[in-house]
Amino acid sequence: MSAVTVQAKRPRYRQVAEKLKSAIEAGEYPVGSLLPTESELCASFNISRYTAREALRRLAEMGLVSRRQGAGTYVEAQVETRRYTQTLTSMTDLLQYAHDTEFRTNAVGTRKLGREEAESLELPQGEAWVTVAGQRFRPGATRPFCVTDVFIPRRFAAIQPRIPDHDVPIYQLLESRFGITIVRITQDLQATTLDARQADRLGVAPGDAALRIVRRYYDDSGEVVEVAVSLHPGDLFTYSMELQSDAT
Amino acid sequence: MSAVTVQAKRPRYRQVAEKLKSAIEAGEYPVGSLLPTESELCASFNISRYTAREALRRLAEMGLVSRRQGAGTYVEAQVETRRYTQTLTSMTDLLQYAHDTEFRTNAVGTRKLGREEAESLELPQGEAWVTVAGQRFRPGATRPFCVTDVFIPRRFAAIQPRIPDHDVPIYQLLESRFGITIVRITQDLQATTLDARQADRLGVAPGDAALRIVRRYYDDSGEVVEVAVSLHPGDLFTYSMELQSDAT
DNA sequence: ACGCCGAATTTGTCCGGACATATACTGGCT
DNA sequence: AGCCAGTATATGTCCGGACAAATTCGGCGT
Repeated sequence: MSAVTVQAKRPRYRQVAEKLKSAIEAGEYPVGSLLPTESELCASFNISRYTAREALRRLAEMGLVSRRQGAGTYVEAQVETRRYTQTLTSMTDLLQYAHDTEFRTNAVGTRKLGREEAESLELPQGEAWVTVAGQRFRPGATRPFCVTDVFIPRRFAAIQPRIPDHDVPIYQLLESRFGITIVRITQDLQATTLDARQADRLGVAPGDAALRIVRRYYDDSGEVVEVAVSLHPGDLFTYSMELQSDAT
Repeated sequence: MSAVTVQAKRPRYRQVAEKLKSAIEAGEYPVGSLLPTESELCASFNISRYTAREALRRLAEMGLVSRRQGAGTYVEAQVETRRYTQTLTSMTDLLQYAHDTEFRTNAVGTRKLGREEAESLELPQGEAWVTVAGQRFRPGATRPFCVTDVFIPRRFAAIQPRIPDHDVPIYQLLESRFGITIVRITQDLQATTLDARQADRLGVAPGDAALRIVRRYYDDSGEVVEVAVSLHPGDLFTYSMELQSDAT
């Protein structure tokens, strides 16, 4: 006789978690509603509070529920979204620059943005910004593989002296200098055709294709801390990323 | 008098976790070595096993240690790497296509790859691949914002009839039809100049800039399951991504 | 109608104990 | 020397209880 079900023996808290997950997926607990309390789960499943909590912890890790002390367990999603996460081990992973590239600062200053410039960056045009223009070289190369324009809010103007020949990304300078933490970064990648001025800075012919990357860095209050615009010649640069699905 | 340190009162298990974290960072427990056992921690910190386990759980979540039943707690890393993760809620986040775009299949077939083609995709050139060529349109648009070439290993040839007018990504077709799971995806983005044939398929002028995206999908055994090459006209397409730092 | 206060509720933290299961080690046998 | 079984050890699972802290909500007073 032994087991009625052939299922491999799983821990009790996993079984409970799976039952709850099924119930959520079946719509028994709609998104936004409250799951049974821990003591209710203890009673209905005949388990200890430890087991109930461990089951709920699993659901929370899956992103299906969130828990709030004093309030209860809220259903956050009906189905577990498979999440592919890009893990950036080193900061340079984001920028895709090797450590041994050389940055040459061409200009540092403060100025108000022109209308066209402000619009293309989706920034307020009235304000003054600290601006940095530079080129980045691979070791031994004669033409740059990247030209960059960086815009920093004026309240960080004190950073300017440390900009030339910085060897860490500027946003890290801001983090250490002003004690802020970048919690969110957005990147927009687009192919564009180079005009004469841009081509000259890159040392290529006008009309060539280039990859334009606009990066925006936000701190924990949601404020923009830095905007960086990079132009890469099409034949010299590839942006590679790797996404890993979260094993569950 | 009250508190000697002004620190906000943190749970005991957090304090223990921080002490252990500092010790790891200080090199007291090198990478690869074993952390004290739970009962040792209970004794030295004068805490219960629950508190010790909760502290170790935190360290494991940070990626600093891994735990193996019967063996112990291994140190995995000396410093916590700040991880910026890109979370893809919907699958279309990856492809950046709205749901209401229309895909037109131009050709489906099986053929061996030419040398040049194989090299640019870094695929073995001898083998035969199922190939799909198509265009993608935004609703109401007359010229496509994307042309795509897809390469699928021949063992999945049975998928071919379901390719035309598919409304989910091809890799999802493969997942459901063959019971595989995509666990890893790589993307390479590069700016390129369109030749005559490509420009014709996109309905733009030759020499225009375009964003070329090569996506590779891998299953859990590490095998390539699909390779997709997309070309987007520079003025019609922006690849946007958002990275969030893991709150700790 | 509005705000404040306290009670009830719910999750968070912490303890002690117990047994299960995976792993490592030791010693004896071949 | 090499294999195998037994034993010690470590983490995993599970229980019961207790108090703390956050939230909710009703009732009270103004």
